[in-house]
Amino acid sequence: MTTRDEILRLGEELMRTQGFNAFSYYHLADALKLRPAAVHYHFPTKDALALSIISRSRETFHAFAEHAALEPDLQKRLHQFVRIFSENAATDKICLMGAAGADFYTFSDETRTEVQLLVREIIVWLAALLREGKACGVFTFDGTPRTRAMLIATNMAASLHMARILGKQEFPRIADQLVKDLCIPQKSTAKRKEK
Amino acid sequence: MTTRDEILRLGEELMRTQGFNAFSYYHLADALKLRPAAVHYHFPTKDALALSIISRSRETFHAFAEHAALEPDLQKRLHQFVRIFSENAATDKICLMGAAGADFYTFSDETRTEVQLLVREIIVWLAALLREGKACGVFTFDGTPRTRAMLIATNMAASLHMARILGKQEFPRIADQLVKDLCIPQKSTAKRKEK
DNA sequence: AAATATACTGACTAGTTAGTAAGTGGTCAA
DNA sequence: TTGACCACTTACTAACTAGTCAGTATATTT
Repeated sequence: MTTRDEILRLGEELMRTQGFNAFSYYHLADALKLRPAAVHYHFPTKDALALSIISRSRETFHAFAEHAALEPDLQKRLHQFVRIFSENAATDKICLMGAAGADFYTFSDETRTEVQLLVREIIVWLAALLREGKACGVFTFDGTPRTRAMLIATNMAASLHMARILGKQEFPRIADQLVKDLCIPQKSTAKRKEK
Repeated sequence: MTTRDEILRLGEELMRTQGFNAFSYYHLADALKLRPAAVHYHFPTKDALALSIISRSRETFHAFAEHAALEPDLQKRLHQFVRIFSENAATDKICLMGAAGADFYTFSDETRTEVQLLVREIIVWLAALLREGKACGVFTFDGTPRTRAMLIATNMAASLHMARILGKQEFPRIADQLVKDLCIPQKSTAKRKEK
């Protein structure tokens, strides 16, 4: 792993645990056993760092989407999406939507646009999943797939806040109900459970 | 309005627009035409300020709850709750749950506990509304009232992030669908619309 | 009239912040 | 072997940070 990547990784972690304005170049440098100037070498300004963190997160999501496309079962695909958030809840992190949304007005226009792209891509992906799932009878919901995608995304994002504030046990409660609301029980192709 | 109240009001506004770690005592003092030491006179430490902001917000919510109790129509009561968030969306603010959730790990234990109390009170109030509404046939939902309250609260909180990132038009879309999901259409006591 | 409390200001400090500029050691290609 | 590039370090600055302390003007009480 290159120094640049380590800075991005740690920067994202700090952004999603303490907030973008709660850590400094010194914190990054110290944790990575570098001088602050080395961090400036890779990211001249803090906003450039924010931009790269968001952009890297977009790439991570693209990779997730590519991997998820291999899963033919749409309910399982939804579960893969939920699992991303569930992992964050376990480590007390909020998602980048939540973190960047809170710090939004401290970013440059360029960085805000990158945040917008990230969120749009997530919503578009989720809406497509919901549309397809509804068409083939695995999901049920009212309203447009896009609005439903917004409802689910907002549930997931703020559930991470709730998990921090009220306790980790809140996340699975919210996530399980969300999935129940959406999924039409499927006839198992495996042996049926005894009644 | 006393200086103390003005500091609290501005502090909360800055916390909910830029984040708690993005403003300083100097910013507060400058905007209120005071010296930073005057702010320290009212709130010795920044964490004490955070604590008072949250605590004041709890009182505001208690006042809301008291006022809302006068409304016998439970659907209207839900609308009153949603309207709080809709006003924030209009002014690009996130709610205190969202803001305090993001900055959570930069607060003292005492302040975190106050955040916890605020969120718990909101959830308890909302769960009671849902329970009552379900019992008298105006709301419909699966799962426990508390879990449903969590789903609604997370929708509301993160919708404010979405309104910032993707545009204000997102908020009413999300809120309207949320209300539609929940509310059983009531027979109007007024003259029925022509079909 | 004297003492006390309130709500500040002025002047300060020690530490932190993002950001710069000049230099250094290593690698690699021509 | 020279020169260019990379990934830094050292040394620095100017501005800002939370927080302190010793005053001071103005009421209010005794």
